[in-house]
Amino acid sequence: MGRHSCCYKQKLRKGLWSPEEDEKLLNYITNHGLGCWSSVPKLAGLYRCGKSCRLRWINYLRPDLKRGAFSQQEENLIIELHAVLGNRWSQIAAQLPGRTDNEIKNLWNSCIKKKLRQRGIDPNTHKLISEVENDKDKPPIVDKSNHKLASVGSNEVSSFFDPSKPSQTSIPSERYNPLEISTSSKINNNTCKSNLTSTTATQELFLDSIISCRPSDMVGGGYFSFQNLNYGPDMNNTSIYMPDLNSSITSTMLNNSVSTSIFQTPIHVKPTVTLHSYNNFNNNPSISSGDIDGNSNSTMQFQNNTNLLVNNSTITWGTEDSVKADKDAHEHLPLQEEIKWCEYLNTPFLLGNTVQNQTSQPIYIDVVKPENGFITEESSTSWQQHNQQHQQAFQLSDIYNKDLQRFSVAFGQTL
DNA sequence: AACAACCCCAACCGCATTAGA
DNA sequence: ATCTAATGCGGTTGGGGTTGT
Repeated sequence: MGRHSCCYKQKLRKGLWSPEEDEKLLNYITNHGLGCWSSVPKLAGLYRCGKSCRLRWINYLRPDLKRGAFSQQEENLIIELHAVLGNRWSQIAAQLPGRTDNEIKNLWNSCIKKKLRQRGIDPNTHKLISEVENDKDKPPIVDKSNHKLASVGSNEVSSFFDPSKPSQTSIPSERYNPLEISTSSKINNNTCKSNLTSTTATQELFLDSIISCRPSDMVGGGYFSFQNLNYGPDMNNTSIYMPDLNSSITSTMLNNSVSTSIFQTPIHVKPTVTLHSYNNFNNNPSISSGDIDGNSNSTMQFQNNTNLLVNNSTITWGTEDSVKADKDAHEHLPLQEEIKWCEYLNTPFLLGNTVQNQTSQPIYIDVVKPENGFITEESSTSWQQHNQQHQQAFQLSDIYNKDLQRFSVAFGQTL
């Protein structure tokens, strides 16, 4: 791991960039395009290190940067994404076109944190501060298997596998009142495809945010959201049906494009969904299925080859044999299969109807209203108990790494 | 007006990862 | 397989502006 050699060089300018330096760098990149940063300073006539040039370009000179204050929608989205992603500023920034990770990080540290605290929310855990203080009294759950689950380039990535650290806490949306109205859970058009009615949009957006995380994040959040889903009487306006709320879904199932595709299915298509899942606590693979009317059948399966096959509203993915093969594989699976989860997060999955409606819905408000039947205080509490058990169950297994690989396919077909 | 305290944000630093020799 | 340069990311710092006393 060599450090950038230019860091050792002397006589390089540091500190704020002058307009002349900006102009030189801008001119150079305009004329030559982006290339090797280490050679940019010399070629552009700058007495800076390449790293410094790169940073200046990314954070200031890039033409696609959005200037000015953050909108309320952007702030809400940042909070929502932070709840799922933690301090992964670059990935949060990827969902906010024109904004840089640095900018978002600064906003978070200087502004949003403060706002959340004022609302009694701990910005690290996204829990109520009173709850966080209560948690301090309890001994943390320690499971050494956590640390084997993934490896992602971040100094503090271990926090995602450590129950005592914030990133793995529950999806916090039920904690929030909206700071203000938000127009979309995701601004990035590629990943927010929905033609939902306004009454269901909030739920969908909430789900959309939940599923946009990697397995370890889902240990708390994904299970929670589905265990407690209650879409109310109008099932035709929902786009997912959980046939068996007593069975858990593997975190990867919630975490990848397949799930995304389900949630983003146009509501007039009754998707029939089979969930390749694992029993809550014994880690046994199972298949459960049903359509959104609650009719039990078996229509979606997973295989370890590539194509997602769509037949009417039935999704078929794989064969019984492959599922069994996977079960066997799980039993003998090595502990660690590294996954670049962000590839899944950023993979747009386009179903037939790709028109994005920028719905005008608050991100959080609906999910805290018991009358919506979405999340209630009661269900939240029971989830917390339930979730603790599930965390242990998930942490003891490496299944989702395998699942994630299975889902790392290119989706070419549409409903 | 002078000073201190606070805040914001651009830039740096150090580490991890990636690419390629 | 190993080493090193290059790149990317997140935490931290420090300068400048603003506000309060």
